Amino acid sequence: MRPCRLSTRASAVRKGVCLGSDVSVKRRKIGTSDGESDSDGEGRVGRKRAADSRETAVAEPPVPRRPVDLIVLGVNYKTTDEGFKSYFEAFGTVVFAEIKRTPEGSSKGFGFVQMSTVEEQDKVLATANHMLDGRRCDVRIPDQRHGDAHGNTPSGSRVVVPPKTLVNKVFVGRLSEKIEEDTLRTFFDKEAKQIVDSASVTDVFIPRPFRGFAFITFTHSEVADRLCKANNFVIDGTSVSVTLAVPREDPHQSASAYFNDFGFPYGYAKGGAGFGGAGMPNNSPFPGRDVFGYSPPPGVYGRPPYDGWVPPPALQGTPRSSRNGPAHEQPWYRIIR
DNA sequence: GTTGAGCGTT
Repeated sequence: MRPCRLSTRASAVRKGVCLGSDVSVKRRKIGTSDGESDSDGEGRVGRKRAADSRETAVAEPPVPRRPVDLIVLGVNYKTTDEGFKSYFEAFGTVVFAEIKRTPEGSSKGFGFVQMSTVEEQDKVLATANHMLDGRRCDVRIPDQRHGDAHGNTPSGSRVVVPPKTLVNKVFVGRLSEKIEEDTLRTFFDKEAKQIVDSASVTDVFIPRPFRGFAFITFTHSEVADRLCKANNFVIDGTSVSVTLAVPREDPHQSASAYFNDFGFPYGYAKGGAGFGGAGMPNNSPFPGRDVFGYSPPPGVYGRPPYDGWVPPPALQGTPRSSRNGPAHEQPWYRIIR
C-alpha cells in the first residue's frame, strides 16, 4: 500500500490553480517514511490505478517513471567512451552513454548515461561510490535548470496555465545534425500512439540551417504533455530532450505572463536575436510572436526538467564534497508538481 | 603531457 502523497496538490496544480509562493510542497520529501524505493512504476505520485479507471484514465493517467540521463561527475580524464559505457553495463542495459569532450577531444571529466529501465537506474543511483579507472565518481540526476535554485519565479506573480489545447507541439532539443524529418516523424508517431491510440504526428519542423532542435506537432495535446513528462528519449544514439513548445509572449504584453507547470514563465524571450529570422514565413497563430510561434520553456532549454521523482535516501548516494548539503537542499530534490 | 567543480556546442 502506498500513501497518496501530494495527489491533491498535484491535481490542483494540474488544473491551473495558483501556485503562489508555496514552496513547502516543492521541498517536501516523499518516499522516506517506509524506506522503500518507489518501484511500483507509477511515478512520484504513487497513485494506484483504480480497477475501474479505464474510462477515466484520460483525465489523469498515471505517468510511469522512465529512465533519464544521469550525469556522471568526476570521471577520470583518461576514461574512454567504451570503458565508460561498459562500466555501467554491470547495472543493466545502457541505452545511452557519452563522455563530454572538448572540440579537441579531451574529456571534460563528466558524462551522461541512461539505463534501459528505472530499476537499473535505481541500482546505479543506489551505489554511493562508483569506481571508474581508479577514480571515484558520482552519479546524479541532472539539475532541472540553471539559475533559480529555489523554484521561485522571477516575478513571484501568480501562475496561470494556458489552455492545454494550445500546446500540442513539443520542442525537441539536443538533436544531432544527422537527424531527418522522417526519423523524427516515425519515432514520435509511434510514441504518440502509445499514449493515445488515435494520435499521430501532424507536423515536423527542423529549422534550417540546422540549429540543433525541432518542433513536433501532434493531433492531441495530451501526447505533448505526456512526452514532456518523459522527456528523455534516445533517437539514433542521441539523447534528446522534449519540452513543451509554448506560444511566445509578446514582450510588450508581459503583464499577462503565463507560467508552465514547471513554474517557469512561458514566452520568456532569450535576450537578443535567436528566434525570428528575417524573411521566414510567419505562420504563427499568435501575432507578435516569433516566426515559429513557439519557443521552449526558458531554463529548461536543452535541459529538461526532471519529473519530480527523487531517489529515496537509500538511492541518494554520497555527496562528493562538503559543498553538497543535505539531500533536501540539492537542486534536484524538488517536487515539481 | 598538467586539472577535479560542474550540468549536456542548439
